[in-house]
Amino acid sequence: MSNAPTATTRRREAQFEALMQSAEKRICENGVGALKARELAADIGVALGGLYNIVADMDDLMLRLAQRTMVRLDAALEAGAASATAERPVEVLEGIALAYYDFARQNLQLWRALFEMRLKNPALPEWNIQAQLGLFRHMNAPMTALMPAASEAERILVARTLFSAVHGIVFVGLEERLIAVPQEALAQQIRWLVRAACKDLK
Amino acid sequence: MSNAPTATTRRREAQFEALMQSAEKRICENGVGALKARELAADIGVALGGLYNIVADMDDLMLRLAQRTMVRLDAALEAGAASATAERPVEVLEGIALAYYDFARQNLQLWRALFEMRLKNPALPEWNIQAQLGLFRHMNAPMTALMPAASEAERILVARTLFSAVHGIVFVGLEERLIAVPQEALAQQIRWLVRAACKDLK
DNA sequence: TTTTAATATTGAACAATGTTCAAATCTATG
DNA sequence: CATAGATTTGAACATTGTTCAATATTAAAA
Repeated sequence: MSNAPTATTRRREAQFEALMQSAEKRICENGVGALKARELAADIGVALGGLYNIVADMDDLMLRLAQRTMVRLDAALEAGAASATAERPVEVLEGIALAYYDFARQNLQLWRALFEMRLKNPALPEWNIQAQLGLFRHMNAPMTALMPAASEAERILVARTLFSAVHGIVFVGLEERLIAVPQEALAQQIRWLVRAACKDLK
Repeated sequence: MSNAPTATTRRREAQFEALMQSAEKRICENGVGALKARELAADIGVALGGLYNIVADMDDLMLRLAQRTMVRLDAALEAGAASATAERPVEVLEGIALAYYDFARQNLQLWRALFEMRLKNPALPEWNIQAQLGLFRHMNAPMTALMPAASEAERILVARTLFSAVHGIVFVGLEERLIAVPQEALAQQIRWLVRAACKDLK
């Protein structure tokens, strides 16, 4: 059972990658609503029906795109966490929060797609849920440093609260349907909130 | 120019009200994605094309639904603000935040529709933007009490940040696609965040 | 009341979209 | 190189929102 990659499977992988890139390009240009089966098929030189050999359906396509985005987001958060020394956990959390903001800003449409995708079947596959929950991992160390006496459950709860709060500020702040808050002011507000929350933890 | 309401306009108003109620019922039962032109038309006993005499299109329908929801939300926030005396601005803000959470929980699908509606034309009409911004008005008094020395611009910025943070906690917390946080724990977290943020304002 | 011009309503037709599947084509193996 | 199996195709279908010419209704004028 050597399982050497046959020509067909290699092409299939190339098709998948091309599909992802084409989809990402279209999302970046026109938002997640701009994903059209026919256009994507044309982009990658495949018949309409051929899409369904590469992904199960549009839900599947969007979930896989979300997965890719989350992998990149995860790396961005990791870098953000590394921007401060572990001896200063508040600064680490600040770094994570600002990295989140920065990622959202620089990948606005892909980031929005994470929340805007409307799936026919609302139940998320396990691998997607795990990826979402995995994003919290960067907060483990600083949270433990900040709340040494707390139980793990409590730390997770607070981490989630903090992350959600920052997400809310970013989400509303980047909503261009409303009057926009200046970029630097937004970063300032995020820093303030993280610091204020952490101050209170002690 | 007495402008007595003619039979036609009275029926038109009744149709509009029936349409809104039918749409709200369907959203509550199956989410905003469950709004179908044909089903709504059937609900209110009108031909398919007749819908377009009552609302301009589906975007218009959803924006008007959002408007109704925001009016109710506004009342809920007002009541929440009134749950504490003005002498204790932090408690007033807490009351507003908890009222927001409560409204979202009790009107889950209608509240979600505010964010999930995907409009063909993403530009919001002025009356809708004004309604959104108007929701912040309940924070004016307590914010002024908490930041007497700050400029109005600064107060508005902080109010928005606080509101966004609370929104984020509620939004993520009610996302049933992930592991849910127990209701009481969520309320507790909201209270904590509001208090921590306010503590830092002094 | 009757007539009639304006108005409102209808529903068939259209356009855009995701999805399916029988037929055509291609691929890998004996 | 022949052929069984896998892959690809694209026409057909189902579901949507939207339009508009034809029909029916309403309200003003006679």
